[in-house]
Amino acid sequence: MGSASRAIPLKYSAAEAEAKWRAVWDENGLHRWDPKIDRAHTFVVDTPPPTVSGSLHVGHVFSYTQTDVVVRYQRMLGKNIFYPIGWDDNGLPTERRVQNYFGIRCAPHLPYDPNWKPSSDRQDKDKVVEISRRNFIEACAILTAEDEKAFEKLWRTVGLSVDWSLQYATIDKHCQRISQLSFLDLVAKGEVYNTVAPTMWDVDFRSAISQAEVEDREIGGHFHDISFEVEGGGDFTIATTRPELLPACIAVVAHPDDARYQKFFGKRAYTPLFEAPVPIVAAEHADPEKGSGILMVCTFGDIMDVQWWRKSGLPARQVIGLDGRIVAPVFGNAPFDSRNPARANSNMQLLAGLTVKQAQKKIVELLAHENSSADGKHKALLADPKPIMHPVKFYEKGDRPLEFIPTRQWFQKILDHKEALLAQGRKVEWHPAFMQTRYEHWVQGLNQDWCLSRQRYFGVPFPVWYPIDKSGAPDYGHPLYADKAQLPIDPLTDCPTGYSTEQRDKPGGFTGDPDVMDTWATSCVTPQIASHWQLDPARHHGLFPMDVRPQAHDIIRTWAFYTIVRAWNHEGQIPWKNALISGFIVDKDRKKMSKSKGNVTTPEGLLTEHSADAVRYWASRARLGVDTAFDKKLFEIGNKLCTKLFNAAKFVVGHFDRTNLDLNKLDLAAICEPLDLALVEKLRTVISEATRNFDRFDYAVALQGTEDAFWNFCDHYLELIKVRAYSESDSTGRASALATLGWSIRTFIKLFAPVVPFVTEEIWSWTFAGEGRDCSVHTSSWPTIEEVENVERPANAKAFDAALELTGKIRGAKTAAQKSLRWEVKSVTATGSSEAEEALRTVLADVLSAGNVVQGGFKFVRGEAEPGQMFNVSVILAEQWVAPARDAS
RNA sequence: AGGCACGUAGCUCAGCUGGUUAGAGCGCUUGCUUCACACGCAAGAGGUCCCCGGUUCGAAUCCGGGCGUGCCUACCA
Repeated sequence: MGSASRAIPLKYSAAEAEAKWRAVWDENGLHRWDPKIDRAHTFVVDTPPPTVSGSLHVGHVFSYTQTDVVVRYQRMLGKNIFYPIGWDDNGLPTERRVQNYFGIRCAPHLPYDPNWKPSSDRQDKDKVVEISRRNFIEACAILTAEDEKAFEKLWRTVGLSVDWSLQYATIDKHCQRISQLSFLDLVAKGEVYNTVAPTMWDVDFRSAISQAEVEDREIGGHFHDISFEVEGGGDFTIATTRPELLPACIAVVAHPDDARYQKFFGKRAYTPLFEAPVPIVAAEHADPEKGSGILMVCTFGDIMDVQWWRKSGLPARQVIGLDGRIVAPVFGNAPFDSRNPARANSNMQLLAGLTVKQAQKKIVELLAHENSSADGKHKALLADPKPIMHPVKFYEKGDRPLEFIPTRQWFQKILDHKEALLAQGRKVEWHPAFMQTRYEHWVQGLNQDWCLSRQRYFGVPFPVWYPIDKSGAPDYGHPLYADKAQLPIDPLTDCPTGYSTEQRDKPGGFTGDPDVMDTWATSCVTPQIASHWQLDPARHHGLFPMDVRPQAHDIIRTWAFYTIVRAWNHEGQIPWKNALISGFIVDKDRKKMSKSKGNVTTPEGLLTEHSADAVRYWASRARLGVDTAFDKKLFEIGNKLCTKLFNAAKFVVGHFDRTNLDLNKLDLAAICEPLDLALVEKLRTVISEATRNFDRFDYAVALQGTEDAFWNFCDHYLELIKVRAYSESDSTGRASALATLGWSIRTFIKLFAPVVPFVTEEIWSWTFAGEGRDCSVHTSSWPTIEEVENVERPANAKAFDAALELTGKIRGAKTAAQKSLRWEVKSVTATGSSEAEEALRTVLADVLSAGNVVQGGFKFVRGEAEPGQMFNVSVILAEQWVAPARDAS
């Protein structure tokens, strides 16, 4: 390549270069996966599908970039890269966004209107329009498609080297098919069941949710001291935060060793206001230290109630409806016993229809005004409620506390398999390793099977129908499952085999399961979705188990966990060999960035303000698993690095063009000067370390080592060899310098390519670009020390350090005298050991020419140097400015 | 309440399989327009390595106990 063909801009323009290379990469299909290459030579990524219904977060840019850096390294190793991208578009977040965006709500009973179109700029958007289920799903699809385009644009801007032909969306037909196949496989293996059970329920979304989606929130509440009358005389006081559950009380329990209550065990108590007889029972979970040591078991206040109720065999008394309002059961009929049904029912009527919060207020009034018993001797509410702050369980996306409500749900067996799942987790390599502990703790702490079903619309339906018996009741005990070949199906529009459409919802006919799956029930099969499990066995086995799963630590309990569960269910395997757990971006006060705190920088803003390379540099500086403070200065540093790379490369190219040498035909055999040999030796270490660290997914450490070496190369090596490189007379020395320069800059460009792919590609295009894989730096081969195996080792290991030390001291003298670094030096006297003299000998000419020391101006004296120094140096500068000679030789 | 991590220069972070005088970048101070780069270069100031014990010839590093921060989990009558 001659100099004429090069058009190197004076300054590097990131915006221009990045736009150019993005387009070129797309055209060349540089990031395409090749299905013909075997597993051993393929690097497979289980890319997280971001939730498109929210805006992306700088944390996403941060962690996705980290993955891309790892991938780009693997690509340079020559691996075939399988790097898909998905969009998580089903689920509650999408429904909520669609409702607000279009001002609509799903009303499943309405018929489909084929002419209805959603509109985001309706005048009367605050007036909610009810639409059919199918129209609602269509609206969801329209908005998510728009969101996905915006996401794709962002990922392209940041330069993710994903294969855009491997795109999927969790709501698309393919994902539905895999999710349903996965479900049917669980059916075949007896791993799922449907049953009516008390399940955590969000009263606003009106859906069941799973343990993994629960979070605690510290909220205000009140302790109420309520007196219960004991059958046959006596009383006790219960302290409760949930007096509205009084009608749902089925028992009271105290610890078996609690002397205060032992006398009551076996007797019955009467609930205030309702006078329902409830057994007084000993139970281990009652803590004598807490409250009054005796507590109500209600159906259902919390998970303890549920667990105790299961063991007790007592009937449930459900008083909270699916909408979070109090229902009015009739006392006097089982299971709502009462000594005084008339009084119980009149009290119940006062509560009926109220929300939990309203009911609590009402019942406190009633308790305050009424006596607990018919004889009037017992006050029910013993004191004013005492305010407390206590943690309460919420759906992570919900606004009101969760209730336990018995509903029919699909569950996947988890509790039976804890040991196996722990073992699977141990087979995965977690990066950083301590993240495995989080997985272990989560699995050990699980107390419920996975509730798979959600009473929502925009999601993957269960491929299930139920027969309807003669009386018109669905027979949930004998579900009709879809054939695998039929998938994907929607049981609300498709028919089970052997039935016809007219039989839908008719006695003797069938009914479709109305629920959709938990969004994680789709996300957890992303490896199978990408590998086409059960659809294309060859492809599946060519990709599975995958190499890496990148994700954040907050979803170890959901995404990582469920993915491990399903891979084990289906094939007894781990889904991936490595879990790369990224840290969070936190603000200056080390708080997690979140919209509600108003401390969010948007990714779009980030990428208009800074170049993609600068953003990528920022992300690459942070190690896996380490939360990092958002610091704008890192972008500046990244920018500087790019500029420096550009300029250093320009410098090297200049020398090759001037001497008519070809960068693509480096003559490494010409490297013979001791300083050059020393540099090559330094870079051998840099290459080995970077490779070792990249192999361990320690891209940040690799970057740090490369960066340090590069700035040293620029500040010291380039200065030291300048005179020799420009020399007209020392052709051997010049050839050695140029070959070293060419190889070094090529090495640096490659080492930096995964982190700053745009500027390195730009440089590559006018330096080393060639045919085949060498058309792009990103498919060129990762540097190895074998490239320079024929370059001899430096004779003196300390030569480089000696050169740096003497150079530094000459520079220091000039700086101290406030003179230019080009200022002429009359004499330099170095004092040191013979060892130091020997180290310096071979590189002395380079040092003296770089320091502009006059001919014959150097003297070495044997003697003692300061501790930690190779030599002491005294420098005498010229009295006047003398222009330096161009050719020092 | 338990677990996991973190606490090093004004800031962001390395170092932590124990070993001369604890590092980098940014910021700050002082110089230098130098033939790749002033988005540069050189030099400089700046640290009770959170605290208290212990092990050791020697501790930022290992052990014990605190304190502080973040996250996860549990309890939550």
